[in-house]
Amino acid sequence: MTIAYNRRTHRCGQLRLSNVGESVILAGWVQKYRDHGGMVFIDLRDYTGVTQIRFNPETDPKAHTIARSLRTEDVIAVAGEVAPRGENVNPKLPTGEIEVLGHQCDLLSKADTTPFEVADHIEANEDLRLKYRYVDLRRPVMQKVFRTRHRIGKAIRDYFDENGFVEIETPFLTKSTPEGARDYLVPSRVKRGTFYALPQSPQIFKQLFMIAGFDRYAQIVRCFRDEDLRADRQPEFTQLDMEMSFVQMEDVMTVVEGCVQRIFKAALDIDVPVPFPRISEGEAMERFGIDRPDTRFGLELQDVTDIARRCDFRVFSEALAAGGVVKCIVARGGELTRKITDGLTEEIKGIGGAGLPVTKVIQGAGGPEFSTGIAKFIQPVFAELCAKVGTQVGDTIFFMPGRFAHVCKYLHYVRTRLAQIMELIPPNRWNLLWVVDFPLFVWDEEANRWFSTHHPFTAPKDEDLQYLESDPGRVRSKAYDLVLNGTEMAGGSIRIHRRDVQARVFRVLGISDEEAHLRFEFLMDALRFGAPPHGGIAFGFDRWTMLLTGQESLRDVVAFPKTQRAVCPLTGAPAPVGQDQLDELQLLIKANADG
RNA sequence: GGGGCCGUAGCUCAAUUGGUUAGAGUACCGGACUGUCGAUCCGGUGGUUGCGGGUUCGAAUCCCGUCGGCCUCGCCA
Repeated sequence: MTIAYNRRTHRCGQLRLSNVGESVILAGWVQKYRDHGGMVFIDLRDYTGVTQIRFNPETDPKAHTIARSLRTEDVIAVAGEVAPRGENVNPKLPTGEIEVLGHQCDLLSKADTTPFEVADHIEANEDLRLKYRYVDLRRPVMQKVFRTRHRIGKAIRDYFDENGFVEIETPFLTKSTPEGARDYLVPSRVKRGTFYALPQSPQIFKQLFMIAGFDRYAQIVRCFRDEDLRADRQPEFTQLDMEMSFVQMEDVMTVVEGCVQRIFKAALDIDVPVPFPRISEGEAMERFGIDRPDTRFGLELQDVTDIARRCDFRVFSEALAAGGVVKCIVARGGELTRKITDGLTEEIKGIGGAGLPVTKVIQGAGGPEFSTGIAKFIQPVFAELCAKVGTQVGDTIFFMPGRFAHVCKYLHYVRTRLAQIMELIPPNRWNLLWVVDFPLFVWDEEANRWFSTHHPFTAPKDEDLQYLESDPGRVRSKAYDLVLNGTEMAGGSIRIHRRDVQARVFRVLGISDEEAHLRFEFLMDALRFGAPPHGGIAFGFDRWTMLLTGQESLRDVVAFPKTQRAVCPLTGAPAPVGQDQLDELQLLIKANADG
């Protein structure tokens, strides 16, 4: 008679001393076997943990014979009795005080040698892990990640449900929109020469839900962007997308703060305080050089343009003459070696910078003075500079002259690297903050035109509406980004709900009335028929999961992710299709890349 | 598209810098062993050194090309 594996009495991580004497049925994977010739021990694993099974040749010879043949990752069912381990308790296992005396053992599925070990701390190549992802996902750490991911999703759905939000699905086969990322396209079979685009986000649809009177909408939804991949970027990713009617910025932010509290509770059982601090985009750039600052450590940027103006240092004066600024970062303490500062300089050059002027404050013969690097150029302004940036003996100062945007870029890099090198980032800190007052538009030198900082449907601040045509760069938006430890976790805005304002914004963006009509006719139409004021936000769901589970790559929180070349090593996608399929779609593949 | 790192046994790595038969751990196979839990002990199988070409008496090692992986810049409203 075979074991009724469909009638498991417990999971493998459940049994305790209190179960001693019970007859149990367990099933799972063979984690480890220890064959002593007589006694055989099997560690049986499922998603809950591991239980040791003991097979005794004297009392259960048949089961023992089967057990001897078992190897790693075989799938078995075991019927037996829970027994205390007595002297042989294993304190490393939650089930370590007991074992199951295996009276019967069924081999349900024999396993070949797996490409890598099913264990938390493996060092298998990632492409190998992805090719055999079903083996990789057996590892306890991966099980934990995806179960946490599930709990975060459930917490989000529960929260929004309790707050009157409705989840409605939006189409995946939709229309390409101008601006934004490159679209994934799907050819239409029925309508020759036309294409659907997979959505980069359900942005317009959720606005239409508001216009449709749903009042509050939230969806956990897949989005698609055909851009190059990174450790934190996948071509398909999941967003929590939400939208609310008759609200101002504060209303959306308050709802989001409540949601974030629930997420932290679900994932880490941590209570985060609300409301989150706010900072303007301008202040964030000035102090941190980035619009998503990591506030877990200091090393803030300081402006020394005025002092630099009085230095006889060509690098400074050239930058200033070109309308630039000079800012600096002070690294406290004397542990920064020449090797470190030279290394940083090289890294800055590696990301396009000209260099990284540096100096140190040391105790000289006649008191504190600058030493090494650009010391001789700035020694004349020693007193002013030290007073302004508050340096002490032992500090290292990194300077960056140039255009404001470049100074920000490079000093943000220096700041982040210094925090790593100097180990200034405290563990287990979750610094959440809102960044607000973004400019509505950014000027693109190359394209010689304005682009939306967020997207073209973001509402301008009421008081800045008057500058829309005359001085677009001055217009601030009703947008808000949520930042966690220097990573953008969510971004949203109050939307334009008036057709005339939307038309004016399109015009600033250089989207002609004709093109706006072509691309967004349905939105412009919808705005005609009674659009309530509305706004919302979108969360990077994968990114939240990644940070809250402590993973370093988005690939570790996506079940079947793509590699850097957007390939799935498991399925082999993307792959060529048959000529019949191409014919049906009336598509021709060019002979070569240049053709 | 640019820059960097990498590719050797199923897996993780080594190979004295161009030199004899490419090694180790682990996994796997066989044997021994009744309390292990990283079991232990003995023995064994296992290699197109990613692929292609070149230099050389001789290439895992040097050169060229190519494929693949990771990080990164550009890109990502």
